Amino acid sequence: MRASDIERVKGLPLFADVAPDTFRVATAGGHLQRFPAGTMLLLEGDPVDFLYVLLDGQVELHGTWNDHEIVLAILRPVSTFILAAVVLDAAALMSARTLERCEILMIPGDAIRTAMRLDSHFAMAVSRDLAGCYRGLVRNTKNLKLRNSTERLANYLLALRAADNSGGVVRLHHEKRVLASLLGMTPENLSRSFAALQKYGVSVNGAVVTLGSVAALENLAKPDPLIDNHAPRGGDIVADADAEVWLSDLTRAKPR
Amino acid sequence: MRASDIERVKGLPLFADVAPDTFRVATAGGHLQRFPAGTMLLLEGDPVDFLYVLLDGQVELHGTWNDHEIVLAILRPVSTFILAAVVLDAAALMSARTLERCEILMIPGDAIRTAMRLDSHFAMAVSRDLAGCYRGLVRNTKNLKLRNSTERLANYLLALRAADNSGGVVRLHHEKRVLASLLGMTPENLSRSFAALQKYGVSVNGAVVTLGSVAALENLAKPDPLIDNHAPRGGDIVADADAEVWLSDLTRAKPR
DNA sequence: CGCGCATTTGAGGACTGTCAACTTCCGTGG
DNA sequence: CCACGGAAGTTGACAGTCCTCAAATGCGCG
Repeated sequence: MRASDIERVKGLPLFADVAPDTFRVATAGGHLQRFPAGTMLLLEGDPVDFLYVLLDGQVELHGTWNDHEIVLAILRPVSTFILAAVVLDAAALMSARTLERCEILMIPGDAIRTAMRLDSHFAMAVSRDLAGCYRGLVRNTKNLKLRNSTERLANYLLALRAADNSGGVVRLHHEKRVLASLLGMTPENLSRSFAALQKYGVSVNGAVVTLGSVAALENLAKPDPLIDNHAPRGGDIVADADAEVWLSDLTRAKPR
Repeated sequence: MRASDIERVKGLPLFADVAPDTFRVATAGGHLQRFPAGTMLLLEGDPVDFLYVLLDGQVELHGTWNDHEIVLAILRPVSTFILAAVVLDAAALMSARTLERCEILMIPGDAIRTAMRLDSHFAMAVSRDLAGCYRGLVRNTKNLKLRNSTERLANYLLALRAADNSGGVVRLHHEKRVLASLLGMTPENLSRSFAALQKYGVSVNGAVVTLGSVAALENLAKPDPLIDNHAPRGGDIVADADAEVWLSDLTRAKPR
C-alpha cells in the first residue's frame, strides 16, 4: 500500500481526526486488493467480515428480490461501504459488485470494533459516519416517494452540476442503465425522461449532458436542501456538519 | 418521571448495557413532557436540540416537498427518534407529529454527545442503534423499489402477524390513510390493494384484518429476510445482532 | 468490417394517482 | 335515545405514470 493511499484513507471523514494509535489499531490487518470489473465482492445475506474502503474504481451496491435487481447506490473513491453491517457484525443486506477495475482496502471488522472500544473519539466518528449514511437514505426515500421519475432525473442532473462545479455541461459517471436503476426507473424510461427534459433545455450526447437553462430545469426540479444535499440553504443556517451520503455519493466527488 | 419510566428507558437498546454513571450523564437535563394528539414536535429544517424518547403514544415522522406530504415512519413506545440529527448536531430532515396523546422524554443533544465522548461503550451503543436504523432504511428502500403496492401491503400484514404473534387475526395500529402513505400509496389504492388480497384469504373489518390463508399470502408476498426483518432465515445463520428498525417500528412491538 | 451490447423508439398494458360521489363510522349535541 | 355532522373509508371513472416486449438504431471493440 502506497503512502499516498494511506493519506487518502486518513482523509476520509471516518478517520480524519483519529489519533495515530487508534488509526493503527483500526487498520490492523487491512490489505489492499485489486479486482477486475464485474466482480461480486459481497453477496446479500453473506456475513460481513471486512470494512471496505474504495480507493480506485466504482462499486455498485444492489439488492435483489424475486428475480429483480435494483441499484441502491454507486460509490466512487474515496469511500467506505457496509460500515453498518461491520458495526453490528451482521449479514449484508446489499450485494456489492465492481463496475470497473477497482482498488480496495479491506479492513477486518474486528479491528474496527476494537478501535471503537478503545477510543471513544473513533466510535463517535463511526457514529457520525453512520448518521450521515442514514440521513442520505432518508433523503433518498423522500426523493423516491415524493417525486416522479423525470423530477428525480432533473434533480440528479442539478446535483451533478453542483458536485462537479461544471457550468452547463455535466458528464454522467455511470452507464445509463445503471443510472436508471439508481434513480428507480427502467432504462427505457430514463431515455424518455431525458427526452422530456428537452423542453427544459437539456440535451444529451452520450455521457455528456448539456443544461441549456439551469433556471428552467430548477423550476421543474424544485431542489430542496432537505432532499438534495447540494441545494442552497434558505437562510444562513449552517448545516455544515453533514458529511452526508447521497445517491452515487456525489458529495465525495466535490473537491475538498 | 416515574421509576418505571426510567426502567423503560434503560430497556432501550441504546441504553441497555450502559454504565450507571454514563446513564446519568446521558440523561442529564432530560425532562418528561406530554403532548396532545396532532402536535408538531419538530419541523423539517429545524435545528435539533433534543433526542426524543417516546414512552407512550404514537409519533409520525413525515417529509414534505412541493405541497405533498408522505409518512416515512411511525413510532410506538418505547423508541428514540432523530438520533442521527442529534449525533451530527444538524437540522432535521423529517418532521415529527404526534398521532395520539404522547408522553415523551426529551434529552438535550449535548448530554448525549458528552456521554459518547466520555464512554466509548455508549458511543458504540449509539453506533449500533444508528447502524440498525440505517439497515431498516435499506430494507425499506428495497421494499419500495422492488415490490408493487399490493406486495408491500401483503408483506406488511405478514410482518404485523409476526410481530404480534397473532394467529390469523391482526389489528392495524394506524389509520388507513396513514398506513397508505407509510406503504407508499394513496388511501384509495390501499383500499383496492386490500380488495385484491381477498383472493389470498384476506378480509378486512375496520382495523381488524383476518388472514384466512397465510400460505397463500406468503406465496404472493414472498417475504425475504433481507427485506423483512421478521422473515425466517434460510439456514442457521444467527443474525440476532439486529436491533433493526423497520416500517412503523414493528420489531419493538415484540415482547422482549 | 462486423458483431455485440447499450441505447432509443414504439406500442400496448399494468400500475398508480386524481377527482368525485357515496357509504360507514363515530362523537356531539339535541 | 336519537339525529346530525364530519371525517374516514370505499368505489367508480378517468388520466397519467411506469413497465414490458419488440424492434430499430447507434456505438465501440475485436
